[in-house]
Amino acid sequence: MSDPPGIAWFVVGDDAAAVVVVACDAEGRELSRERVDVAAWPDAVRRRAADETASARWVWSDTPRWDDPLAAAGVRVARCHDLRLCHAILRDTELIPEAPALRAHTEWDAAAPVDPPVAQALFDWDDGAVVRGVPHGIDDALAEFARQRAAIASASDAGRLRLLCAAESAGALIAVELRAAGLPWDVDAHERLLVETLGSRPLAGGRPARLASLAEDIRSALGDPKANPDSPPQLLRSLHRVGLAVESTSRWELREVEHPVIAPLLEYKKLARLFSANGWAWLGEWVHDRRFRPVYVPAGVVTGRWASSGGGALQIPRMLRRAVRADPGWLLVTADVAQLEPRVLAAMAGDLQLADAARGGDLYEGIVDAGAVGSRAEAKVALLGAMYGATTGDSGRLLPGLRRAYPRAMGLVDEAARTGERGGVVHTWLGRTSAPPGDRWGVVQAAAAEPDASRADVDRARRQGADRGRFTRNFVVQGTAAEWALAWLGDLRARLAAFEPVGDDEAAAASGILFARVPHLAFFLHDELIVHTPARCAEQVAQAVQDAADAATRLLFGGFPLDFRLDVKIGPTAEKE
DNA sequence: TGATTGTGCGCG
DNA sequence: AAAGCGCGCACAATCA
Repeated sequence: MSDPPGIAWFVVGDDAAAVVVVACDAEGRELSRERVDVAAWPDAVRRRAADETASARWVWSDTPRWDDPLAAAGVRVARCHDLRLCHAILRDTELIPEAPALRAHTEWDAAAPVDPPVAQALFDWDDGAVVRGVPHGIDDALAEFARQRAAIASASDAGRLRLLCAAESAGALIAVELRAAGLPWDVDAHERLLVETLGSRPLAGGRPARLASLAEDIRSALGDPKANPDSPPQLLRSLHRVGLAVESTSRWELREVEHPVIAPLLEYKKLARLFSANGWAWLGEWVHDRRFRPVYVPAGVVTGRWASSGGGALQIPRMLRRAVRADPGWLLVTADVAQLEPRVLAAMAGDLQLADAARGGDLYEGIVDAGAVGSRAEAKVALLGAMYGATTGDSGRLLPGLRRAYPRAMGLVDEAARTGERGGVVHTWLGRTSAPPGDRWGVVQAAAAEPDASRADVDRARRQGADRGRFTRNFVVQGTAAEWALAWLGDLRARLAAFEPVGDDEAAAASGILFARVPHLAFFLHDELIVHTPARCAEQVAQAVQDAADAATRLLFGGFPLDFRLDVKIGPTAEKE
């Protein structure tokens, strides 16, 4: 069937054993309705993606639930509206003065469903196998969508919330596609690295050769044949026995001590970490068919940053980057933003002096040139301290200089901290709002306000207030940086979609596999992304990455005179430096 | 025995 | 080198 003109939204949901697609105009009025078989869902989307209704936005309960089958079938939608993610934003935002009606609909409050990353489960539509938190029925979707549209319309700045919902939803699509594409992984290179650094692979349950010999060195240096470097309490006792006055076994404390055991112990800790976190077991569990496929969890962090689940995608050690390798004939375009959060702070605060410091490329050098601090290292620690709420040490000492030079930027984070200390909430540039303090917060503060409050009560309340102030201080910057990154990703996704598929491999084309012939996002981590691209497109992709960053900056901050500098590299691996 | 908590360290 | 934000994961210790 052909769709009537004027379609702005396709709202989808279940109805008995079928999927219902409801086409709506820009005001949300229903124009047409179609029922399709569950198995025909990807085809129903594919049909519409080809015609003029491709600009419409798909509205659905939860992106993985609807988009996983699309990704598997090689179908991509241009835009969506994720009701679950947008519900969370609109429910809490400060930009809507009256409590919106959707706050009563707690069935939409479900957290991101965390599925075991079992391939079959991803495509299982039976709720018996996959527990999804939110409702998926078509009537639920239509009703919630109406509530969300009303909520946005009632906002003090509807434009920002629309932008945030669009960016959040684009991120949800990208998260599904990142997993579908996977990060190209060179298993041989990884295994070579393991053997070079750890020694040969243990046969059964034991330590790799080099780790075992280091453990022996540690035991002999301690004169303790039973010392166990894997157990912090036991190790601490062993260290005490040889007269080392340390309070923990952490690296930073051990580094300060002089003793023959320290060198092998620090080396052991480093290698043991590689062995347990990214050793052979990790490789066997997480890398299949030359791809590492973590589960990305959009908005999984309170600030709106993404979290990940499985495989530790947020913590791939730098030394393993050489194992990230493009397919033959393909390249990786790796890009990260230089000093994203300080730049975001400058733009939010409208701090022209700080923006000026960023102009040369290295924002920290710019701060030195401005005379606010003496060295690049100082500039970095001072600025991080300002955004994290440091009070002591080098960072605390350098803050006054920073405050004098950049009163607007510092004023913004200081004000966010004061609001948090009072128990208030703060919001990001686009309106994502921090959750209010929990019940315990009020109890503790009230106890400290009593006339007969003890010293301990007062201290606890003050400490709690300070903790919360540091959280809200950082929330506004980290959360807005996450918004910039979403805008960057979303814009880039659209640019990559415009690339012509390369090659004429009919088998690849017919297989329907997403991304087999086009540049695609392969990794994302807060301020960094990797695109896997046919080699011949790499330069164009690098340009698209830069253009997307510029577009994101304009989208969020309009004409504010600040550019977000990228470090873009093209190569067969994702190694930095 | 299995579930929870704490430690340490990787990432931004 | 750890002060000061946000995470996930592995392992050992501890609790039930």
